[in-house]
Amino acid sequence: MVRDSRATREQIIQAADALFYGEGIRSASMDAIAARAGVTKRTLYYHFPSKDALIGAYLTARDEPTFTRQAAWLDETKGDLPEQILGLFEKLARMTKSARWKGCGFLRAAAELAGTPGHPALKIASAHKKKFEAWLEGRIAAKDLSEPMLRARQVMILLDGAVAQALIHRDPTYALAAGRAAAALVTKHV
Amino acid sequence: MVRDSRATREQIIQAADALFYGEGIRSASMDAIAARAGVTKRTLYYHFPSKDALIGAYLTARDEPTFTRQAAWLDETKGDLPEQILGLFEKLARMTKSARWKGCGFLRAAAELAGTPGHPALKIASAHKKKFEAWLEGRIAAKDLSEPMLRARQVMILLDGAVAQALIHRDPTYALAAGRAAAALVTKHV
DNA sequence: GTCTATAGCTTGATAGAC
DNA sequence: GTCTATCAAGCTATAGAC
Repeated sequence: MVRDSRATREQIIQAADALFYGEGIRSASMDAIAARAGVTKRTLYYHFPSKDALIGAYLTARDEPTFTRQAAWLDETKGDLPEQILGLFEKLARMTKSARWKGCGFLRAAAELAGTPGHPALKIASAHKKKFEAWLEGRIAAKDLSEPMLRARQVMILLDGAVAQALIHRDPTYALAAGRAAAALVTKHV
Repeated sequence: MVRDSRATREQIIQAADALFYGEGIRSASMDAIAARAGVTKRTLYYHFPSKDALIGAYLTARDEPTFTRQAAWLDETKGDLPEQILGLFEKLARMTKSARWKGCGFLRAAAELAGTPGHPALKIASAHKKKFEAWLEGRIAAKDLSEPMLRARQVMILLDGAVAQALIHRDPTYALAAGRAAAALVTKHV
């Protein structure tokens, strides 16, 4: 029986996401991904020519949902921009408390693939971060703050720094400390 | 001929450092480490009972040199604390320009080992970061700034955030943007 | 497009001699 | 303490049937 190819592909990516994110890219084997997706390895390799290609597809699939979720974290917080930034980091703090949370998939991929500089997944990770940075810049520029590009970068640095520290220490209060610094960065000093 | 056991151990750790840091922990094999150290695998396993033990030894060996280097980056910069913090991040920015630079070994280890929560290497990474954070807190407290613990944390978040962004984008200017934010955090607002 | 089966290699770790 | 030799399991990727 010939199943819907798109559905199969989707199942594979979902399985890859669970294992790449949960165990790490190198630790997750193509065998395990195929088993979890409920297909054979032959089918897996029919849809993705190599593990590297699957890594790229994994991050590409993560791009939009991650962006949307984080943007919502800010937009759903009431108040002016500083309060919204605080809300963003508070929601990050809550997230880091979960045992299933294991940091940012893009950052962890970049960390794992640092040894292979040209890897396509690194470009996807970079583009993903740039996209959110540009979105932040828009929000900051709309408030007529000076140097919106610099401020957006600094907020991004605090965001990934908070993720990194939370991953290392398994302590959600780092995200709150980062939030306070980020909120100050987007506050108009009269 | 029986060589100096301590020297052999040192050679192994040096080889492990080059490969774990250069290629990643999972990517570096015990075979490759033994070959680079100029010993057989049997000798490697005589000194370290498992790969996990070697990973721990790798990070333990990195702790003190990394701490000392970063402390020197700050201490060797002339001026008051904000200028010194700027100097610290400027030296980080210079470092990230090297093709051999591949981020922070502790952060990358935490990213790779996020799938195995109890791993001893994670505790070593956490202790290393805490140590530098406490050292920074001392420097900040000496300047009679309020909330030195919070400020030290925020500087640490900016530091690791800058490293993360530099690793993802391969752009040294992120470290400079982080430095400006960090300097502002340790500036007395009169 | 999906299957069974397996090639060909690398992995972490060990046995036993000296 | 270091060697040679090797294990069993795991890995990415492929062959060929249907």
